[in-house]
Amino acid sequence: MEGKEGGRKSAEYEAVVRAGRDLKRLQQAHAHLVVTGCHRSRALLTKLLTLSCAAGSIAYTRRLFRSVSDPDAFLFNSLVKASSKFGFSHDTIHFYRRMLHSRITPSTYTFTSVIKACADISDLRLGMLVQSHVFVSGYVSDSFVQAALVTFYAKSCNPRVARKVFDEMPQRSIVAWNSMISGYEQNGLSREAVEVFNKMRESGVEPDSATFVSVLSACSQLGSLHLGCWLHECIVGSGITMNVFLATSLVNMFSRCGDVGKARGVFDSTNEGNVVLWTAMISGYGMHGYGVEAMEVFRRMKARGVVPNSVTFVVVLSACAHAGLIDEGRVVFANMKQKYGVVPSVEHHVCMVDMFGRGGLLNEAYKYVKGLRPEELVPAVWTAMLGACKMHKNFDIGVEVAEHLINAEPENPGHYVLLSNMYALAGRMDRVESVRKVMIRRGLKKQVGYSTIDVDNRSYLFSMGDKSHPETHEIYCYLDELMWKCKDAGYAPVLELAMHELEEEEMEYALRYHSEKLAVAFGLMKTGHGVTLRVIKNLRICEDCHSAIKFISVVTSREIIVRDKIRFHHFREGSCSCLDYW
DNA sequence: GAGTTTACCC
Repeated sequence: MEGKEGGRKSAEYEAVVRAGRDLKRLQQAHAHLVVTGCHRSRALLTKLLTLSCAAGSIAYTRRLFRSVSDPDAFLFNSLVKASSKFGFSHDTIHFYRRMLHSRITPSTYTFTSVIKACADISDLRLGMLVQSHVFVSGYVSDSFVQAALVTFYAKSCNPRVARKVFDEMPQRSIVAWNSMISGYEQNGLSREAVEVFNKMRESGVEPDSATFVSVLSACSQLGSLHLGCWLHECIVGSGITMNVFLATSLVNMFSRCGDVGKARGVFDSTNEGNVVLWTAMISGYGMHGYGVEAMEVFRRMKARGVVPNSVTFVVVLSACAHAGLIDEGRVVFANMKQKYGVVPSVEHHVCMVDMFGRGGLLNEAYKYVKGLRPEELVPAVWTAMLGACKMHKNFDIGVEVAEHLINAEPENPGHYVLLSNMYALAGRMDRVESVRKVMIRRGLKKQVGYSTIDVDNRSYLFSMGDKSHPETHEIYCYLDELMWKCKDAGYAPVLELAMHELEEEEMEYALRYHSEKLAVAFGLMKTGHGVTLRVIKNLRICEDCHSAIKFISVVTSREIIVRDKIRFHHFREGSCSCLDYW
């Protein structure tokens, strides 16, 4: 049959292939197959199925599949592969079940795709079930399946199990290495990601573009500019072609490591940029508070014909908020809806509230919040509103908002600290005490703050009152002396009353030895004059440290850059780039 | 006949 009709089938096949990923044309091609009587050809149906998946229509794929009378292994594998590749993970699992039900033995090709689908939906139980099928089928030592399992465990938040699978691989392909590195990075284990990257190079495996993308992400998390520069040199030296993924990762890394100028350098040297690259560059300027530059890149992007997406608007609005560009922000928000048809998401709302709040338009911010639908009142919206209340010392609204915040997310200890701060600022110390009791009753503890700083190509970590560093005594003495100089210059500690009540710790001690101050003191001790300090803090910088570091930048004539949880602070000659709005 | 990894966001 195949031989006899080969000629005609080949022509039909060509017609299907020509239809490509165009759903309408695929449907026409299918109709034509029905007319010519070829609609029972499994080869043709297989091709049609994969293409309709690629065209994004899982509904049509399902309909086609139902019309196949006796699907064979190849058809099933193609279906599983295509649905998994194009993100229809639940369908992949459904097709896999149908396959087993039809008594067709899965192959390594089946398993890689099904495991990827389980990874994409982080379904741990299902993935482990599939893994048991892998054991039974005897494909445990297949390197593709193993690499897929590494990704699967990493994506289901089990990086240690991923590592176990990885360690047990007799031979590791570059994809396996990449999966392990990205797995660590995606779980926030940046140091482990860099470690595996180094092991990979020691093993003589040449990193490729995907490797660098993941390790650059890890580096961004760490905020280590030194590591980032070294990686950049590695990339240039390796002769890897600079693709848009790599360029975006580099722009992001340089921005998040505090050198937005270098980010711009990479950006300018990249010829073909898509919306993601442009968005990364705008985001870089935004997080450093360079709103004018962010808007200029945004303008150029549109002039180039690159269409902004929802994320682009988040970063543009955020840049406006952090630079006090309220009128510009309003225009952007209006255009986003009207010209670009982007439906505002909660992230956009957060930016708008933040923008009004920082700009001093507290009532407008609150009006905006009240105009949101109940399901849009996520904790982030309340947090933004609360920040505005604190900044503008409106404690009545502040207390109200903080109570909403706790109702929205009762298990987050940070919210109680904010509420407690509000009560303290409003002078309601009885309430401060009761919040503290609630926290104790619910077993909630304040997140531990820590700061890191790179000195001589090594990263040092400090936490509040930390004495684990061998030079602790020297650092504390240096810091004490430094703070005296600051006091002479006019620095007065900003006491956070609520913290005092909450922590039951000796107030001045806690304040003076905050992690960011320790990191700055250490950096000043260990580096020469003129060297810019770069400190990374896991939480938001505290008000007292912010004030102290401004004075430190004066009395030591140093530039100090601090990245906190939400943005960068550039301290220079007694002022900060955030203009005290953060 | 075919598969596993990679970028922008409060």
